[in-house]
Amino acid sequence: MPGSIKLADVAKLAGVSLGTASNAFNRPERVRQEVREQVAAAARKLGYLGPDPKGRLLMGGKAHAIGVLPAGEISVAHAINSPFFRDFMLGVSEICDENRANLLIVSGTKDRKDWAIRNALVDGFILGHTGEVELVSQRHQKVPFVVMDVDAGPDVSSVRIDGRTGARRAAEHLLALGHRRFAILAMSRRPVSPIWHPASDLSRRLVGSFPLDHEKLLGYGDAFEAAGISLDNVPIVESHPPTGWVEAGASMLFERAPKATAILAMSDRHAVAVLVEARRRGIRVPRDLSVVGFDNAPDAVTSDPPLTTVAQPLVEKGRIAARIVFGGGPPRQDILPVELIVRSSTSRPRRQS
Amino acid sequence: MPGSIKLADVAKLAGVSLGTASNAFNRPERVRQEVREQVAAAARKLGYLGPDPKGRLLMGGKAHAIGVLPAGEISVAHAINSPFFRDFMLGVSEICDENRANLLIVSGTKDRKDWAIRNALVDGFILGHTGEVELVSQRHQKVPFVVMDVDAGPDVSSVRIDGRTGARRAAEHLLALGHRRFAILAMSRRPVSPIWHPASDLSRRLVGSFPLDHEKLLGYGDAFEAAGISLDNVPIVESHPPTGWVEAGASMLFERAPKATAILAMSDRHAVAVLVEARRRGIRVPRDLSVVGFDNAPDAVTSDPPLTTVAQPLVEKGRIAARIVFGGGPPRQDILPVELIVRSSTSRPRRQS
DNA sequence: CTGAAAGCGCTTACAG
DNA sequence: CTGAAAGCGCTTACAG
Repeated sequence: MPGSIKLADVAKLAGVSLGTASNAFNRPERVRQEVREQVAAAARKLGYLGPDPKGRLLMGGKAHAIGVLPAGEISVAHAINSPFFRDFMLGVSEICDENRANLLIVSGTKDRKDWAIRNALVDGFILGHTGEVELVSQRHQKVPFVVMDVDAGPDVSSVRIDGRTGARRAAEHLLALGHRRFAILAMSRRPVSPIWHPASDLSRRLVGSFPLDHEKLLGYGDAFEAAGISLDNVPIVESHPPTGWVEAGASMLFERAPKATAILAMSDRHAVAVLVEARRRGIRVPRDLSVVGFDNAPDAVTSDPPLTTVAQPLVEKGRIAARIVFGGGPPRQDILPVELIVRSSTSRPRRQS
Repeated sequence: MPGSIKLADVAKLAGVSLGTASNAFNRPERVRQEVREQVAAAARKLGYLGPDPKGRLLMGGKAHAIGVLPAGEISVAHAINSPFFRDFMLGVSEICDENRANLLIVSGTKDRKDWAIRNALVDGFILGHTGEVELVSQRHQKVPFVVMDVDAGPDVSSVRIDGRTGARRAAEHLLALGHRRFAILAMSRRPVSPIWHPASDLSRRLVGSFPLDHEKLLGYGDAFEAAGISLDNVPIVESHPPTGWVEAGASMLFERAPKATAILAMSDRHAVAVLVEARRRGIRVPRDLSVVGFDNAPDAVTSDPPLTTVAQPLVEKGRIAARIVFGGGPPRQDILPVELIVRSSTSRPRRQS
């Protein structure tokens, strides 16, 4: 079995000690050229290709990879399939390439991620949830990390966006067009059936959402309030982005909130589901219904009609996050700007009855 | 430093030997419940969260991840951004999810991949090139693997497609429509400027291509021959898929082979580049020019016009490959079927002058 | 510049 | 069921 040659064998054949053999590979400048060549020759003869990373890892070596944990309970498959995630990963992977590191995608339910945070063989993490912060600090081997889209305090690096302002802009845009009857398709991070939050329920809380989603709700509320509308009177459906769940959410919205002339969707994925469901029902967008998305993910441009949405710098966000992980400087909290982009999914409401 | 607690500390506090403590975590059935609880209590008190995977790995433990090496010299960023790769990864990641494993994406130049094959902390590999096979068998820790899109002999598992037949179908389709003047936009796997292979050069070989690409060339040739056309008379441009390179390739094709009424592209990515370049030049597809792609990646449907292309089961291919890695059975060679899909990028040629 | 030794954190036969 | 010992493959002070 040629794979079982170890550094000790090479050392023996070369007639040097184990330590010297190790140095020949890792700190060649500490070894006389002559000896270095003996070791190299022995290694060649034995078919030894260099120190096994498993042994090296134990002494504090690098794994040459960073782990990414997409927010919420989604599978690797769903993550990769999400235009949002893909754009973000584009930025992350650019920086990985620069650092000659590989990319480990960890996804699934909370317990699986928790397991991975403690056990994954990586040099750092991009996290998607505050709860994961504690776990990563409990690791045997400390590694740098950054949390996405949530403030985790001054001691933890985070990169997020101004979701509240973005959401407010979206709602203001619809209000300016003359809309007064709204419905919200909110984000749920968990794989559960869509949840109906009827209007006028004074203490409504999204149940499967993350802080960013709450911020967006507040942002919608800010705009409504300025127009004399109470957020409490706006019906909300909360739904999970992957295919199936989100379409069900869009469908529920049409069933239970048929009077809305405009829908505020917390992601472009949600908005596209509304578009699809509207077409299925013969409702024309934007003539019969206006829809505003969030993120400006690639599908916002390719949808039919192209989405009015709130853009965030997804690729740049990935770059910044990855740089924090590789750079390892002091904790920093970045907040990235958002911007309303008007396309063709919004217009003035039709004359109301 | 709370992270430096090790199993030995837990064992001491619990008043048991190291071996018993290890068993309490890994083979609880071998430990009396009472002792098991002592160990658990000690661990809790010390804030010990389970054996460090680094130590465990050395004794043959699993990394709980598989590595994927996209074919050719592309960055992680480009890989993720490729609709082809994404569909493939969708299948791979589905099976990863089933096996509760994570996904390590290794990309870049050959030497970086070689390094990763020998050193990456994974339990198996999906490879993109025959040359990588030898490296993975040289690993200290043997792991199962599969090679994509190339026959690596009966001892190595591989998953590929019938590229020759697929390419023949593409060319036959154009011939049946009446086309006689062709040009080929071929695949290069390396980041080099487009390469011009003029017609009538008898011994043309693609220089940056993989076996599958040669197969496709042969397939085109099969169809041409049956129609009395020599492949040698068909101009070829070879170009690398990522943005920039491929557009340059398409542009070169228009410059140097302006008389072609139909273009055979070796991937949908290449075909889309032709569509874009055609529009830029005011050439209407399919009226002035027919284009056939390959793969039926997601962008084949969303392009304008939608592409006539040769479909391969990309997602299923990913599933099959991943199952081979996780399943670890005897070597097998799968060849997946292809199928011509006619959309709107092909039509009869205009009356030729 | 080189060697002998200790140790990284854990698991696994082997005795008992 | 439990313990003492050897070892996984390597690196790193520490002497010389």
